[in-house]
Amino acid sequence: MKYPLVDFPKPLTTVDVVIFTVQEGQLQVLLVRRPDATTEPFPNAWALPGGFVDIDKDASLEACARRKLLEKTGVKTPYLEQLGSWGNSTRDPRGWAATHAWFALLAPLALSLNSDATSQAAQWHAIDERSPRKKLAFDHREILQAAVKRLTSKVEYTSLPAFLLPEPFTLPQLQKAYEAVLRRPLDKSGFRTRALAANFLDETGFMDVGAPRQAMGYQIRDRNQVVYFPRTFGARSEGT
Amino acid sequence: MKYPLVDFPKPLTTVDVVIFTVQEGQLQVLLVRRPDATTEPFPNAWALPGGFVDIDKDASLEACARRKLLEKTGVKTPYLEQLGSWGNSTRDPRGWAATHAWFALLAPLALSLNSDATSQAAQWHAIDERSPRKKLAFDHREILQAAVKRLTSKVEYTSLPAFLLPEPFTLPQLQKAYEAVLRRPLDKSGFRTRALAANFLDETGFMDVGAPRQAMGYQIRDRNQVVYFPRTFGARSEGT
DNA sequence: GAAATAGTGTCTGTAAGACATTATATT
DNA sequence: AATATAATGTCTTACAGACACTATTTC
Repeated sequence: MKYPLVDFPKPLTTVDVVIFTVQEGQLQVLLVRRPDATTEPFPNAWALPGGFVDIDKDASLEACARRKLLEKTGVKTPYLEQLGSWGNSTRDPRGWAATHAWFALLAPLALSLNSDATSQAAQWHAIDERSPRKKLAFDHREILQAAVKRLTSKVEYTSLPAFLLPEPFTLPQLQKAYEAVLRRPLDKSGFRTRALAANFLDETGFMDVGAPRQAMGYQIRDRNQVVYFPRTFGARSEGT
Repeated sequence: MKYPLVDFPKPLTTVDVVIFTVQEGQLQVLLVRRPDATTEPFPNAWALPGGFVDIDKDASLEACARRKLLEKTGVKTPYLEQLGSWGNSTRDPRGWAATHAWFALLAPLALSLNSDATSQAAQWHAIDERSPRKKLAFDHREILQAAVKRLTSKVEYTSLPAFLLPEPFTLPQLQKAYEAVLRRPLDKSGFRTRALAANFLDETGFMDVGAPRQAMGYQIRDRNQVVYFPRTFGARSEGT
């Protein structure tokens, strides 16, 4: 090695992923149970999926986040965005720790979640009121709140909720996804004009969704691109 | 200690700060020179101010960022926001490294920058075209680009540029700060209506700025709050 | 009073909000 | 035919863009 070893004490480095979906008209987040061992902090508590960065397995932080995601959900290419980092001397009893938090948007999973043997029990939890009721391990409650805030804020002016639905979906379904995240009803006419004008959907033909009348099915035109609307819903200036 | 020691290899953890100001009608960023020693990576190259997290000195990532900022500029309470993190096995020749990047907005500094003995030479660099010409150490060019993008994007619909000016300032001065960041002229009438309607400024009385006519001076009403405008300038939907 | 800068007024265009209406399917 | 849902139309409102205009100071 060309450079002298850096051998002073280093913080612990972890990655956590806030995984959202919409199911039964509600925004849901995936949580896992901490192992039930007294050698581990927060035994048995609910926590965000995540863990230490493995400098041998993980080429990058994003790769690490995708690995956690794949382990828990089996999904390879969801919407994935960096949320921020939380690091201080007190959040982990094992020492100075910094976590890199990401958030992911997924269509509801058909498969069973706890299928793989290596993973702890994973379960969807509805986001009620302004945050989940439960106490979470570490500072995960704060991270989850930040994720919900970021998501709600971006949903006001982006196409993000489309990533929460299985394709193809109808405009009424998409509107319900927006309403689930925003926790308020939207006007149908305005919503449709706006969604279609934004030009991020492709028609897939009429679908029968068990409704009295058939509706047009749509899919996302480019899953690598989020569309920004010219204005925010409600035009109530809000914080990011 | 209650828990078994975590003693597998850990990534290096650093913090970098992208410090912006507006001077001479241009957006500027503060860069430092890497030490001129072959035992250090990127000797003599320009880099963002930053360095290793010191788990004894720094209570948190933000505290670490503020420490770096204070060391380089002497400024204690600028606008400071988390930008994101960059971590992989290749960005630092010394090993797997993750940096937590922040960006700060400052009024131009009257004081000399390189005053303290412990710090390397620091210097303002204009941001030209879409990024600085110079090669920077590590992946700092990418981080700087992300910071510029984030700043420009937010300036379209927030009061951020007010933090780049010394108080009190006039509306024409504030408009020039917006124009410097956005690199395009704005309409005076629209700008004024919008800035005043956003209600984040307090009048401080008329000022003589060497212009033929006096102008009203303003200061930021609440330096802890950024105001979001109801629409974006230009209404051209842009990425974040 | 000429020049330069500060500040105002007016008209237009775009897109969202509210709400009424039409269209198509099932029972 | 009644009903539930999909889709469209109309009117209003909010606010930015363009551009012309007035006001105040220095020379």
